[in-house]
Amino acid sequence: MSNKGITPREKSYPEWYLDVIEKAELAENSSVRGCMVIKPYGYAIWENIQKGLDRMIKESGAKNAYFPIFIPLSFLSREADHVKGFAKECAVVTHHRLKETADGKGVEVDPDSKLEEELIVRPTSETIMYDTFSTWIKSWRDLPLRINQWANIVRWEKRTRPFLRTAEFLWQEGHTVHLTHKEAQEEVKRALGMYVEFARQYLAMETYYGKKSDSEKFAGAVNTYGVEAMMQDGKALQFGTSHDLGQNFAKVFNIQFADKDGSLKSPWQTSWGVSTRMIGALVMTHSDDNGLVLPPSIAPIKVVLIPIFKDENKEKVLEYSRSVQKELSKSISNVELDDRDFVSPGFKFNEWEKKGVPVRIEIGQKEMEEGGVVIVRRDTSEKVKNGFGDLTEVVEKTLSDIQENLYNRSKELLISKTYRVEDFEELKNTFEKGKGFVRANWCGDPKCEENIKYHTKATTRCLTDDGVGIKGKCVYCGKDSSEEWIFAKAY
RNA sequence: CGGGGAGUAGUUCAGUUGGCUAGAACGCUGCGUUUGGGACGCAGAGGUCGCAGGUUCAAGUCCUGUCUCCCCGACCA
Repeated sequence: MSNKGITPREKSYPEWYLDVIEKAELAENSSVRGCMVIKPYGYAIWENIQKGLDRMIKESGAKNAYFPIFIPLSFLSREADHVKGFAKECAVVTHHRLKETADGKGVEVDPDSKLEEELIVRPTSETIMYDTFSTWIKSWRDLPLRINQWANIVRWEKRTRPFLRTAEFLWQEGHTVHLTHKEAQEEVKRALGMYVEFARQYLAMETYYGKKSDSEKFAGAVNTYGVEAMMQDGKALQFGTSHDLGQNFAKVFNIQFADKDGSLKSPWQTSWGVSTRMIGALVMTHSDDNGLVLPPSIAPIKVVLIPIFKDENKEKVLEYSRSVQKELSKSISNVELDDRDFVSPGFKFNEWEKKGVPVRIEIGQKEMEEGGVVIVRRDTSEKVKNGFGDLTEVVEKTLSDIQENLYNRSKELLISKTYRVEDFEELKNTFEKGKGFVRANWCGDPKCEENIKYHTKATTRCLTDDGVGIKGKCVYCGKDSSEEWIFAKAY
């Protein structure tokens, strides 16, 4: 799989890439810096992701809510590490009014409308939510509290990249409050596991997941856990995080509850989220040179019917195609019939391939006469002839085969490009030769981590559960270590 | 904020040492022929050459200023 032009580093994107999502370019030479327009087809993918994930989130007992997009500046500065982490990438609202310019040709900010306290556009919602939580939580009976929010957030990154790091993005952020640290820690793991399962079942992706190093952890958290996927070029893409916030935020936002014994205590908190970055992960994981390849469980269109006709048999072929569509639609959602008569079948094949539709069904004179159809799989390009009788069954089976095959491919890639290394020379060689993930012991000293990053551009991704307790020598300094970490170059 | 590059049609770009009415491909519109892997022919629409000054008989082309975008780094999901 050569996978040309799929990485966002490429100067020009393949045309199909932009069918899904495109850079926001507005009139008059201006652009909304680093922002994206998500086109209808891309948004339909996001909606499917939302649907699946939202169900899992609600199963955990969380309820959806919505908090303001604006956060008073003073809120952000309460948690020292948190403000340090986000201070450099905040959009700030300082005024609330415009006025006509002197020449009457436009508008400018009215200096008289300066806000008494600046508002920042949320880069994440911990502070604005937790301030409110402090009024909601009075007693041990109010816990645990589980709130989820689907929202847009803004991070003024120095450098943005389509899909993977946009200035504004959509996400889901879960925030929970618990009686004990143990319960919060369990919640952190549960959320992490939810993302891993979601990736497997819906995105058809296998991942590594586990604790992040101190240098990679969320600003304000005690511990951060992450889900790391491997792209086809061997680089890592973190697409979900789950944070153990300890009592850090509870203390500065005065969240306190009266425990059973009557004493006032600070609760323990978690937060976790995934973003539209997942769409990027999907694109980069499954696509090939012919375009997008979508797992059936999140594909906006699961099956597309392509009637092949000439003027003289157009109505007959269309009629037959409609009957097939009707039959399939009884048990399969989103079966599309492309009955356009102004583009050629070849054009249609190509177009739907670019969009990543999992199953294509071709129906022409031959199929009508033989009473069957031709089924073509997007993932393998395999063509199968099929009679009409058991069509639904065959298509359903094909869809689930595709889902499974894509997952297996992803898993094989992850395993085959993960290398165990013993020393620094080997680590350097591995990253120089081919990209991929490396498992290596690390002593936990941030200096070793930094040196490794400096020399190889690879960073620690996470400490998986099965990496704990593996004895060895630190890959950089050689000291004894009992933790095997995943290292990779990351997006 | 550093280092590169680029602004000409909807898009990607060409435009020589300044010189006639500013071009191509794709896309778009119309008509006809086509239609089993991105069809073809003919006709047509589409431009303040990023913006502002300057040099010149003459500027897309030269000079000055300015704005914007893209790529590479530092920062980050």
